[in-house]
Amino acid sequence: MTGMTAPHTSFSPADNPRLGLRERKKIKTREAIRTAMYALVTEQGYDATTIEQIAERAEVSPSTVYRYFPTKEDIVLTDEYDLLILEELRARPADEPWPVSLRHVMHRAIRLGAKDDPVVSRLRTRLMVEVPAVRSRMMESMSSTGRMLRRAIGERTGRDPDSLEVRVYAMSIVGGLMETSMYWAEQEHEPDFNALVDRALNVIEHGLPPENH
Amino acid sequence: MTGMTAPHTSFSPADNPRLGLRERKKIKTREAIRTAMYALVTEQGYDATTIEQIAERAEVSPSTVYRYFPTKEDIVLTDEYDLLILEELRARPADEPWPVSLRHVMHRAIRLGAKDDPVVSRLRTRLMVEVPAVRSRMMESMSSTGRMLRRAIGERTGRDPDSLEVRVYAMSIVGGLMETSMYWAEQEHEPDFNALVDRALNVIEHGLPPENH
DNA sequence: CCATGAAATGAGAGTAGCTCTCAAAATCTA
DNA sequence: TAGATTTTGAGAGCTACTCTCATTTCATGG
Repeated sequence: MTGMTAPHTSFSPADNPRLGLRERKKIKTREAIRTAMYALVTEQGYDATTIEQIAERAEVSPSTVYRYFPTKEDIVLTDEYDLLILEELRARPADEPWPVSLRHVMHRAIRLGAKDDPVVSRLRTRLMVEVPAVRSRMMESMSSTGRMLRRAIGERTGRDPDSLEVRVYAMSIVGGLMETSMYWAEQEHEPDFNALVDRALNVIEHGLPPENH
Repeated sequence: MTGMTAPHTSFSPADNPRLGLRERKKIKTREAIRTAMYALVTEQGYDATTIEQIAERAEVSPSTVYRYFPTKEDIVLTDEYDLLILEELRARPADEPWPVSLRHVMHRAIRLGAKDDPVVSRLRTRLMVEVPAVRSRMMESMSSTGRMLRRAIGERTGRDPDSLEVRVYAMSIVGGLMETSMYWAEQEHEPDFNALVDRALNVIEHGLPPENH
């Protein structure tokens, strides 16, 4: 969620030899396509990169590319955070206040994301800011993140996850956090993301702080 | 903003005879294209409707359609609310508390939107919920609505509109209100939208209310 | 009222994302 | 090793969208 870099299935293909050859090959192909795309986008930019080129460099057919990814944007934008966050939220003690849980989980997710290749991370968030189609797809995923979050809130607080209140609450969190990652990307990833998220959650919890200047 | 139905340039072409013939024709063409699209979408659904069909029914060439609207989604989704809301916000007394202003302005916007053709309104919000491409485009416009809103907040509170805090605050409002209109559409537009917006703003201002059951 | 300039339109070609189908190739299972 | 199953490649096809250029339509000053 929030559009930060995702730790997309980082099995090395060599790992997990217990997986059948078929499965291992699939993982390898997925990675090959992604890698090809990242390289081409770095070289030529997003729009100038065609599926055909990606297929060629990944040594697969264009059909195969589409079999692995529904859209071009999805090749750069995979977010496995949602499930991860949901699990982590469930793992928090049930009596912990909700905002505290959320904070913990966000920090944890960031830590996991940081393990990822930082070059790819930055490329991805940059594309999010720069390429409308990518940002758009990202935002599209907000809806599903919102659904996930409201389910979590429902479980946690015993509220109806489909009530307007819970939905609005969840979506305002998602919106705020997404803005945070765009901010982070626009600042060239220079500030500490953890600190930004804390400030963002403060605003969401308590509204705008009194002016300081 | 918030994805509710927009009062898209509702001049009847006959109006404003002081406009040159050229201008009047342009307005007429715009309306013709929109009307054609609405009709076709109602008959066949969004995806089944092609630009060529729209052009044919509107009695213009496909090129012309693209000259008037950058994308197919934009034919159904025009949002002139942003500017309107910005103006209204500026018109509120400077010493009025921000949340109060926001509430007033939202209600006013809804009232204006209600003047629009309700059939078209409903069609539009339905498409927003049902057609991914439309929803996606809608969400894309959230970014610009967010920018507008943070500028307004900046003017109003003297804060830096580009600070993380203001940005997050603005975006959480936008996210919450967008969720509200999706909720409204999903409920078949049956609840009173004003009431929903009030509940949503309550949540955004004060967080989730204590449980009631 | 007409001639000249400017703007809007139409026709058409072209690109690329995405879908679908079907046959060939690769992997799994017995 | 044979047969069943899955994955892949090739290719045709659709449509959104872009660009170019000739033609038509409107505006305006004489």
